[in-house]
Amino acid sequence: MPLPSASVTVDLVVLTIRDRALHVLLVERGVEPFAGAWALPGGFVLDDEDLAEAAYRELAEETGVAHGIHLEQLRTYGAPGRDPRGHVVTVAWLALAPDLGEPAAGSDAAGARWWPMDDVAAGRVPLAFDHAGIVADGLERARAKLEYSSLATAFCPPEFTVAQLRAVYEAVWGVSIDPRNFHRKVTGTPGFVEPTGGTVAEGAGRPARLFRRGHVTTLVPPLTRAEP
Amino acid sequence: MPLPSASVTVDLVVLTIRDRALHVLLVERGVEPFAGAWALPGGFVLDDEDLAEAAYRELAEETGVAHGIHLEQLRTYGAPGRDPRGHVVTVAWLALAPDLGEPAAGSDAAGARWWPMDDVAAGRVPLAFDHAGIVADGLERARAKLEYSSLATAFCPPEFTVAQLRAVYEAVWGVSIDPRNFHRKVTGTPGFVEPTGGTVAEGAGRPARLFRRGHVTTLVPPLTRAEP
DNA sequence: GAAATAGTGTCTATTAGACAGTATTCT
DNA sequence: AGAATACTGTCTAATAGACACTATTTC
Repeated sequence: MPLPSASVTVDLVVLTIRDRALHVLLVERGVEPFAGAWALPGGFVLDDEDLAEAAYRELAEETGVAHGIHLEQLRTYGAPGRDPRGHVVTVAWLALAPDLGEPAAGSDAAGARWWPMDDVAAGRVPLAFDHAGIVADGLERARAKLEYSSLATAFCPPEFTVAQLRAVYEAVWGVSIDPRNFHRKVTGTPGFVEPTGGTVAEGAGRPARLFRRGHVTTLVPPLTRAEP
Repeated sequence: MPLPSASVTVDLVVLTIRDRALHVLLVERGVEPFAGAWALPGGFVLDDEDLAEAAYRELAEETGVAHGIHLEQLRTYGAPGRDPRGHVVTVAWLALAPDLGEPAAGSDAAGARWWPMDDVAAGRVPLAFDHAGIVADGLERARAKLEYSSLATAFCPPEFTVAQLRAVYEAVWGVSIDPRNFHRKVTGTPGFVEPTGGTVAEGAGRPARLFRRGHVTTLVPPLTRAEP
């Protein structure tokens, strides 16, 4: 093909909530460049493969799960010199998952683990390539979309309680939210969540009703990120 | 480079408002594939060129202007077969501009013109590649971002009246907005727009005050898209 | 009973939406 | 004067935020 060419990769910002805190999935690179550093899971897009297909493939390789995980395109990065191997353009994807347990290391990775977002965002984890910026962009996207969408349910299992959903907002935004007003807002928006009829008891206290996500995906007016 | 490779292009969804209606910039393709069809302005990303740099270069080639135009990355498209020449991944950008007058045709284009968005969105203009979908995505992005951001000012010259700004919303959303409530919302949000002190008379009626965009870029609560 | 969590009710300050009314220009 | 547009003020229904209270469980 007589056209300018580059390599195209996908990289995944996979977020989940563990122990009431936001975590991001990182792999330890086993090969150069940046061997030993932590990086976003990802890899090359194969010929005749769609970008979303490549993202789902990499997601399944690292987490062992492909269904029930929210995946959306984040942004594409192609600054010259971002990869020492040459002209590499990467399409970054944002994935939001319920707590999946420990990840499986991929082929090129020495290991994989969930890192607390606080540590990563503060620069306490050395990241390869321009992945620190990609993580920051993914975090900001997630935070912004929680305000006006039902995206928070992507962090929850299929059936969840209002308290679980509230814990998502508190973990992603790093704030505390009044449980009573949150309950009223979430259950009072028709179609946002639907009661399943079941209940679940978490230790002491009145058992909570279970909900599943509804068909309404936008929240108007949005929830606002207030101070802690 | 022993890695999978593809060609990377940028394509631009350039929107403007002419005659109180939203328009999109299209070029008539002069070469195969899709010679004679209309397409988004764009081209190949050069080696050692950043994606944003390529987008600005193409924008300047088509419009003759590069400064004062809002440009943001839209989405990347890479479905197999989207380009008959081979594996071509395109990074689409959304550009919003004040009325620029007639465009200049680029090198590969037989002609360039502003098309009414109504005609393009309704499928009345034959578009090359997957560009119809890209235009639709760009339109939806623009419509959504007007709600909660000061993006509408990107369609206006540096100094504008409240009525001009309102005309942007009406053109992009295809609705009519109460001028009095709009005025109160826009001028009542501190830092959203700032009066320049000047006024301008447009035909009959009291002269309107001029504003420039302020430093506040988010609108909370957002404006809502109501019915006409 | 005490403690803990779930869920409901009430009050208030704010505001979106509707629209009457005033101000300033051109013809 | 009359028409047109810019801008301001007022009313009302809705609601976010604050928080008291009730309900249901475990220890």
